[in-house]
Amino acid sequence: MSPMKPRVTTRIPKLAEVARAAGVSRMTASRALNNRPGVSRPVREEILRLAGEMGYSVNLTAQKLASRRNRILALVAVQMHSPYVSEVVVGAVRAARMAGYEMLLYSLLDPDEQLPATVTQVIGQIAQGVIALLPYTHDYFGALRAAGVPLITVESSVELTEFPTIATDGYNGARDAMRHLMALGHRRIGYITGNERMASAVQRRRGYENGLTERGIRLDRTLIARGDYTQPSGIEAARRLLTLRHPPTAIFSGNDVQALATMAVASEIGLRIPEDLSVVGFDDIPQASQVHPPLTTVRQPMQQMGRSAVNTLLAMLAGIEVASPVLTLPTELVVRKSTAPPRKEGKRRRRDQRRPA
Amino acid sequence: MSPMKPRVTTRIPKLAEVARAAGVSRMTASRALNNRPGVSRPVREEILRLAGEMGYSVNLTAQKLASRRNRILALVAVQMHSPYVSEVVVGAVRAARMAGYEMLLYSLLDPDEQLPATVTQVIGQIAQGVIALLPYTHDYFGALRAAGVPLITVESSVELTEFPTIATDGYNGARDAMRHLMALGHRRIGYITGNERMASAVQRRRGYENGLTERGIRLDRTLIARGDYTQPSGIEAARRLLTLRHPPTAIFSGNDVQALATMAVASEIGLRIPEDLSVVGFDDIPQASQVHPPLTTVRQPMQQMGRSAVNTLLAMLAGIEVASPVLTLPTELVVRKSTAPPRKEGKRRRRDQRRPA
DNA sequence: ATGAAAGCGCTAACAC
DNA sequence: GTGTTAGCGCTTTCAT
Repeated sequence: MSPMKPRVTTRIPKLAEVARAAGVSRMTASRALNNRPGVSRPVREEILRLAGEMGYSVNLTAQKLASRRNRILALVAVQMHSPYVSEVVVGAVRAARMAGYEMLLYSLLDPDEQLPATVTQVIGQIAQGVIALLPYTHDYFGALRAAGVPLITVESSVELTEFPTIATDGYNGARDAMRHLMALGHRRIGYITGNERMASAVQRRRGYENGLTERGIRLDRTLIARGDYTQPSGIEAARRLLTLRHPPTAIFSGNDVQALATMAVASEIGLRIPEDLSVVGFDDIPQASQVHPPLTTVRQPMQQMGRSAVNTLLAMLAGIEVASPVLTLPTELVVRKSTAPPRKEGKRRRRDQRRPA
Repeated sequence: MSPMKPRVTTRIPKLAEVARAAGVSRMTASRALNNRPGVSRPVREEILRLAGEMGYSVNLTAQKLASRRNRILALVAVQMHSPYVSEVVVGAVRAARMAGYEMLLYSLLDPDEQLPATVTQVIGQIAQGVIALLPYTHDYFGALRAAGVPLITVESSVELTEFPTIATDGYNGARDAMRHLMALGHRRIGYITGNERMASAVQRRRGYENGLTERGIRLDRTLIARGDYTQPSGIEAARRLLTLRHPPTAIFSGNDVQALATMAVASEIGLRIPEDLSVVGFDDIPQASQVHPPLTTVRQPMQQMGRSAVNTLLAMLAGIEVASPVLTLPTELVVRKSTAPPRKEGKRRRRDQRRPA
C-alpha cells in the first residue's frame, strides 16, 4: 500500500515546445496544427513535421476551455445494449468519425433511472453536442436543456418539438404490417406493445389499432399485451397471449426483440411458425434475418437514423438553421418466413414437445 | 440556412459569481463546493445554499485543466453491445457512480478496427483512467500506453502484465464444463472456440482440450469449430458440427451467445435439447436462463468484474499500489436443463420440422 | 503572414 | 479559516 511511483511515460510535449522547436510563436503553430489559414506553406509543413516527430497532440481540455470546441459528440441512451440502439450507435459513430468528430456514449442502465445531475453536467460539458435516445419522462430533457448544450433526439416524443428529432413513421409502418397479416387472412391478431413512454411505441400501437379498425375489425383488448421493448417483457406478454382460451392466429410485436421472444415461446409451447402462428416484428435488427424461420418485420433505417442525427447536429453546431424540427424517415415491410395464412379455426395442432420420460 | 440565433438558455454562473454573492474569495467557494476542509460550517453552508439557488455547477473542463481531476472514467470495448460486455459495463458504471465518478463509454464497432489515434487521445484526455476490454492485437495497448493514462484491462491477455487485469479462470471453468458432460456419459463433445485473439478464448479452449485428454479421450480436430464469440459465427460453427456424418452428442461453446445459436440451429435441424444434443455455454448472460430449455453454463461474475476493475482503477488513481497485477475471479458451473446423458449410439431421432405442404 | 497580450474557469501553493 | 498569486495549455483578438 505504498504510494505508487508515477509510471515514466513519454511525456506529450506542449504547443509551446513545438513552436519553439520550429522557431515560431505558439499562435503560428496553433494555426498550422489546426489547419487554419494564415501560415505560409513551408512554415506550415515544418511545424507539422516537427509535431509528428515530437509526438505532439493537442490537449483537448485546454483546447475546449479556450475555444469551446473539441470535436467530441455524445450519445445518451437507455438500453444502450439493445440491438436497436446498437445499430443507431453504429450509424452515428461512423458519421461522426467521417466528419472528424469522436462519439462518446453514455448508458442509462435502467429505463426508470433518473438522469443524475452529474450525468447531464458531464455529457453536456464534455461534448459539443448530444444525441438522446430517451423516453420522455423524468424530465430528462429539462435537465439536458438546462445544460444548454445543442441537442437532437432520435425517435423521441413528437410532441417534443423543442429539439430537432429524427424519427420513423411508426404509424404507417405498423399499419403496413397489419395489412400484410390481414391480407393473409388473419383476423385475430395479438399485439405486444413497446414501452409506451417512448413515442415510437404509442405510434405503433395506433398503427395496430387503426389497421384493424379500418378493416372493420373490432378491437379486442385481451389481445393487447403490455411489453416494454425488452426480451423478458416479450416472453411474458407472448405467454399470456398464447395461453388465452381463444388465442390469436398472429402476433404483431412493437419491436423485433419481443417478436423473437414470441417465436421462442411459441416453439416452447409446441406451436409451429408460421403454420400455427404468424409473427411480425418491428425494426429489422440483425437477428431478425438470422433466426429460423427468418422474421417478417417492419424495417427502420437504424444506421441512417444515427447518421442523420449526427449530420443534423453538426449542422446545428455550424450555425445552420435546421430545416424541419422533425425528420421522419420511411419504414419498409420486409416479408420473410414467419408469416403465412392462418389455419382453419379449430385445426390448430400442437407438437408434443417432450417425450414421455 | 440563415445563422441560428443561439438559444437563450439560463447561463450557468461561474465560481467567481457564487463567491461574490457569498462575500468570500473564489478559493473559499471552491473548497466549500468540493467538500474540502478549511471552511467554517456557516460559511460552507451559505455557499452551498447560494450555489444551489444560482444553479451553479462546476466547469469540468476548467477543473480538469487546473487540477487534472474530473471524476470521469472511460471504458473502451469492442462489441460493446454484446451481452457479456454489457454486463461488465453495468457493474462498472454502478461502481463508478457509487464512488462519485461517471463512466463514459467508447465502442469499437468492428473487432478488427484499429484504434484511431484520435480515440486514444480522446479517452485518455477526457478521463482520469480507463478500463479496456480489447483483444491484444493492433497494438491497442501500445497506443493507450502512449497516452499515459492509468489503465486496467478486463480479461485481456494474461501475458500482458504491463497493466493490471481482472480475469476469470477460463481454464478451470471450461474443464468443469467438460467434466460435467463426461460425467453424463458424453465422449464425442464438440467445441466452438471464441475469438482466439482474446486470452479468454485461448484459456477456455485449453480447458476443453485438457478436460478431454485427462479422461484419456483423444482430441478430434473435426469436432472443433472456429467461432469469434458472435452469434453469426456460432450459427455457422454449429451448422458445421451438427451436419457432420458422425456428429457430437454434446457441444460446448466458448461463450453463451454461440451456445444459444447452437440451440437455435439444433432446433432448426430437428434435434431436441437435451435429448438429442447437450449444450453448454460460458458466461451465464441473462438470456441463458431465459431460453427454453435454460442453458447449462459456466458463470462468470461479469458485473463483479466491472466493479473490481473500477475499484482497482480508483485505487491506482489514489496512488495505492495494486496488490497483484492480475486478479482472477472464480467461475461456477450452473447446471440447468440443456444437458443430459447422450442417447445410445444410433438411436438419434429427428422430429419432422415441417409438415408436408 | 506572424506575434503579443489577454483570457477561458478553475485550483495548487503558499501566504496570512 | 481565508485570501492572494500564479498558473493549467490553449486560443482569441488585435497588433504589426
